[in-house]
Amino acid sequence: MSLSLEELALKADVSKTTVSLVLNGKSSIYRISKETENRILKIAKEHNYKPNSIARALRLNKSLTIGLIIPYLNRHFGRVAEVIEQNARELGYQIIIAVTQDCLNTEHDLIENLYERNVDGLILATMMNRDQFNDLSSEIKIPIVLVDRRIDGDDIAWVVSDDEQGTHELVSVLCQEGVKDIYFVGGIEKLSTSIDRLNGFKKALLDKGVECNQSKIQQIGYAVADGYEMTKNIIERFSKTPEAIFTSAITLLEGLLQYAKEHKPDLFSHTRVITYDDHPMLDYLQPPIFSVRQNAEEIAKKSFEIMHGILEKNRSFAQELIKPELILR
Amino acid sequence: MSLSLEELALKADVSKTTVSLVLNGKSSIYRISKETENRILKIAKEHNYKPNSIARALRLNKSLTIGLIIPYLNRHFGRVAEVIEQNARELGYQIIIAVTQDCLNTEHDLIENLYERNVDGLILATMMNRDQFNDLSSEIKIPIVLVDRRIDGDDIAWVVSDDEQGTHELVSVLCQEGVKDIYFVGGIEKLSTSIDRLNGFKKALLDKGVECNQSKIQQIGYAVADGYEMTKNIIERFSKTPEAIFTSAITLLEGLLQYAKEHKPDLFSHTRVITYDDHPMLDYLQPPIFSVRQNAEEIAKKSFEIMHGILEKNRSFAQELIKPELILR
DNA sequence: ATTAAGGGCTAAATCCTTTTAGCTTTTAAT
DNA sequence: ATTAAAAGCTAAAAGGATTTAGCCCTTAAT
Repeated sequence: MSLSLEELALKADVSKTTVSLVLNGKSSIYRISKETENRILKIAKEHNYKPNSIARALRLNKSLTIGLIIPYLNRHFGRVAEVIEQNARELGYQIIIAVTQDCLNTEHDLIENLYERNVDGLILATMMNRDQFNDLSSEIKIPIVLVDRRIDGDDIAWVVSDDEQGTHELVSVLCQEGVKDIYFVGGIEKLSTSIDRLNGFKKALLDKGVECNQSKIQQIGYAVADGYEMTKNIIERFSKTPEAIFTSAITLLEGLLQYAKEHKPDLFSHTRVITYDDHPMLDYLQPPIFSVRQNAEEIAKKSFEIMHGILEKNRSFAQELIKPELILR
Repeated sequence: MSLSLEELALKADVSKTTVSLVLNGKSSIYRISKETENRILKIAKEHNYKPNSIARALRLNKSLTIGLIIPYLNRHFGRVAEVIEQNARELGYQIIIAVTQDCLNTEHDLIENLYERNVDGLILATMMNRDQFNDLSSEIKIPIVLVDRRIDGDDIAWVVSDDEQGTHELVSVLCQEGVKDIYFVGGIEKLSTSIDRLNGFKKALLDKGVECNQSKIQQIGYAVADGYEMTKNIIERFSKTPEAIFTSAITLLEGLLQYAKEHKPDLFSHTRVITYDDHPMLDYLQPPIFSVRQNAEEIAKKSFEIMHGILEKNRSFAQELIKPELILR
């Protein structure tokens, strides 16, 4: 560990107050002479002085640390986390990461935990609903920015992909081609990602005057196994092979692929498959699977930007819908 | 933020020393009466007292925080990070994450940065060589556990996949089938992952008495673009289409696939492709690509275990080779 | 010669916990 | 009745930085 302020002060033959003032750029305010200032700066540099960040955090009640709570460190959230970390680092913040595995209780514990550990703010891919979020907000007196999953409300900061628009565009591509019999393989029902994607889906069908049959919509969860299960339901429950299936996440597509491989190798000869979320490997699957690529980088960038704005430029909350990109193969 | 010790003390009508002693389970050592103890515990509970972790860290010189420095938050490292975080959390530690993008300078800066921020230890997927690591070690007075990439030396703690063994087994599968003309698409030459995988590769060939031709070995880097480049070199430089190509990371396979798609659609009809690293999507590619799956969970678990052992059970360093799994499709 | 203003710096409090050394009171022993 | 031991608790220091209030000395002004 490097020297302390006090040790520097000793070497420079001044008080630690003076050292602190100089190093914090307050020399002129406190009329420290140029000579003293230079002497202190030189000694500090020679000894590569770095203030003890813990002591600083205690005194300033500011840890320069942001908590990032996400369900998994999968491809999407991994990328989001990576970019948040880079942006944060450039501005002097560190990221403490924690994964919930999409468990609400875990999420709660983690929020409390990070809060007690004095993070300055939380970036959160939440499972909470409005009420749960309100309860939380009254307890937690640090800024929260939701990422990837939003909660309705004018006073909540969030950055999410434009799930409705993205799904609408993607599904419309098939609708344009005259496909009408499309199944929705969905995730966790109450999350905004599910709600918005389902809305986009329905809207695309309605545009073509097709009423969306409730029986074609399934929402179990976002796990690979859930995708397998829903695909199984669709294939086994209906005698007619579906014209098309939309999986609302890449994990669900994985589940579908797994089911198809095991039980329905000819699925793709009858059925078009499209998916939310992109993956480079999709380029090499036969037949090509159309997808919607979320802009993880932009989501990450904006969410830290908002957090930073709240913490340091006392801006208030903000909300951002990030446009995803259609990938037609 | 919750109450402070002092406020609790006021409410309990004792000194803050007493409160601290009681809450730290030292009542009997300091002969605090049962009555006082219970009173304090009750009040603490009522007010949901949580000690200020920053003040604690300052006093104890222990932040209960581990720095995790990795090149990317891709599938592999994302999973490693996720499992490390879960293991750490169970034992009261937090993970501060930082990504280097495989840049040595960034790695250095990050190490310094986290060290100054008083992490208790570092888990590190490093690009350093022995000398650089030694220089670092003399500066940095906290335990370091290397993950995924090792550095030779008896006194360095690391946990890595058994890259040599994994590659040896995988390549041997092709060798058993009589394939002799195998190309090596490698990563960053000086990293242990590259060295060990190349050794495994050579060994598999030698087992069959095939001398490994240096011209069949390429090592540019681990990026997708590098895989593309090396594949291009192999295809374009030699008149004969290779019997087989081994890519030593999933990103390199991606690069290969990309090149094949663009310039050599019939690659797979002449050439067997095998790869280090597994990916679920490989199940759905035609033809099947054999792979070696690293046990990210075990790597993560062991690396935190070693760190924890050093920090709390004053064990010394340890080294672990984690067996990967062959996936033949 | 006295006062005011300005220059140059610092003591001490503060943030909150942990921990050492020790104080006071009671009880037991001689 | 005195001393020793035990019981029950606490003051104060330490950890390292920031910040407020203010001290002392010189110079300029009246």
